[in-house]
Amino acid sequence: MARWSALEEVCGLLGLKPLTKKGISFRHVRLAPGERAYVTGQPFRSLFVVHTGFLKSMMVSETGGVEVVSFPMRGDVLGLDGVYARSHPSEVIAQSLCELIEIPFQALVELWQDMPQLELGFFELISRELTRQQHLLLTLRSLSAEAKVARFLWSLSERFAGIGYSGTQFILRMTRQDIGSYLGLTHETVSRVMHALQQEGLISVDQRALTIHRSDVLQVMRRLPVRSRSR
Amino acid sequence: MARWSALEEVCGLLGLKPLTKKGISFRHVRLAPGERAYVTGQPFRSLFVVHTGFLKSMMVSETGGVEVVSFPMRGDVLGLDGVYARSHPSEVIAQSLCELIEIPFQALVELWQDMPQLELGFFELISRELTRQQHLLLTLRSLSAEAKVARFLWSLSERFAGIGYSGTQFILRMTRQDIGSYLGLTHETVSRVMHALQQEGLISVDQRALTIHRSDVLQVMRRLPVRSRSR
DNA sequence: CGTCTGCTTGATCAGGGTCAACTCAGGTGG
DNA sequence: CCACCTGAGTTGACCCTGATCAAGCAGACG
Repeated sequence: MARWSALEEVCGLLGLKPLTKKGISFRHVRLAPGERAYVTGQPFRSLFVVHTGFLKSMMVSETGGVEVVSFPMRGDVLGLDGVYARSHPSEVIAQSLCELIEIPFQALVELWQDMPQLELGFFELISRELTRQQHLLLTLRSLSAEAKVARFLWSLSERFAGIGYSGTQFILRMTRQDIGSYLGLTHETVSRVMHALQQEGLISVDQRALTIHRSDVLQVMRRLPVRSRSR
Repeated sequence: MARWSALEEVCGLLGLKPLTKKGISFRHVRLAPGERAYVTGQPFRSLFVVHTGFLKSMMVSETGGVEVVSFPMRGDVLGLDGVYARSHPSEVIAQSLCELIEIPFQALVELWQDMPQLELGFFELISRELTRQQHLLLTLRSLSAEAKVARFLWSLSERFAGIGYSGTQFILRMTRQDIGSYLGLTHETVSRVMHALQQEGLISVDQRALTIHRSDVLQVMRRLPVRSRSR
């Protein structure tokens, strides 16, 4: 019933050099919208690679609120943050029908013994994740609300284009609330800014449906600071 | 002239299980205040473990400003974010006399072949870093200025205590500007908040010298949201 | 002794948060 | 089939926090 993927296919999804090993394959897991790949605090056993579908990852902040950390899609890895504590600090919810490839961590570590390149590949993967996170942190705290939203839409567009969808016309799988949480804004502000962007003719929004008319302008706007935070 | 450290000592510093291997040792690097361990864009060759001293790590944000990413001290690892691109996205500046232990990455990867536990240890290390970064991101964007500063001082205090210094009385090695950049505030606001905390009797500040009187109150305050961001 | 950088303090202002009311789409059940 | 409900999204009015601009001070150093 469940599909299986060979190591080679997984490497391809992750953007690693395609390595092959006989007899190694990984089970697919199906999630219906609203189902979770794992919940906060659950013991860490496996990593997951997104094969199909759209998800959101959430985490409780020190202030007790649940905030959105990322919106994973095809090719993204889930669960890397659980390696250290051996339990998941975040949780991941499917926003659509999803198919994940489960990679039992124990098996992965054993694989590394024979395949140093694979090991290095994963190390690079998590290092990239770290760099992205840092970048996001720096960037978000120095942008205006408008620039944040522009940046968000632009980055979504890039990601969609990267996995074979249209980069100019797509469905937002998340609520305004979720976008706000991710960007550190309220849902009212997100709504207002999207309206403003539409007025300026950069995009069209109708509920969740989005069309980008001027990605060039978005790309410039996404790096406009609030004013000049650090002189 | 230069000191060397055995693998076992490095593991100890990092909080890993102390592993021993004959003939493996790592060179110490001395930095004077203001000197850099590496600069942005420099090819990635080595990780560094802080043995002594205090540093700051900086990165240019998408908006072009240079912002503070972290304030490393004893036991922290520098350079993990360079593994992916094989060049350093950030740079690290000594704020005091520092002694770093240089770990050539190539050598480390070779070591991993023989020592799976070491490999896993480093993977956990970087995973922890990722989790921390996520946590910081979530937390900072939902705190008031006062809570941010309280959290910052409290976390400094914990870290100082963890490496054998006093947790209640210490010198701030960084400028208000740097603290502001790290927390996403202006230096004026940092200054005002510290003044306010002093008025409330929680701390004493005199320039860079800091004494914490009520760490219990700080600990509570550090989790007070701006109001109630996510209802 | 002058200069520079870091720090403090005050006055002003605006971006975006808060609160509230209303619309709209989809789902449920009588 | 329609009334009702719920959650998402929109829009407006108001206000607060923290940024901006400006000025003055103190310690470090040539």
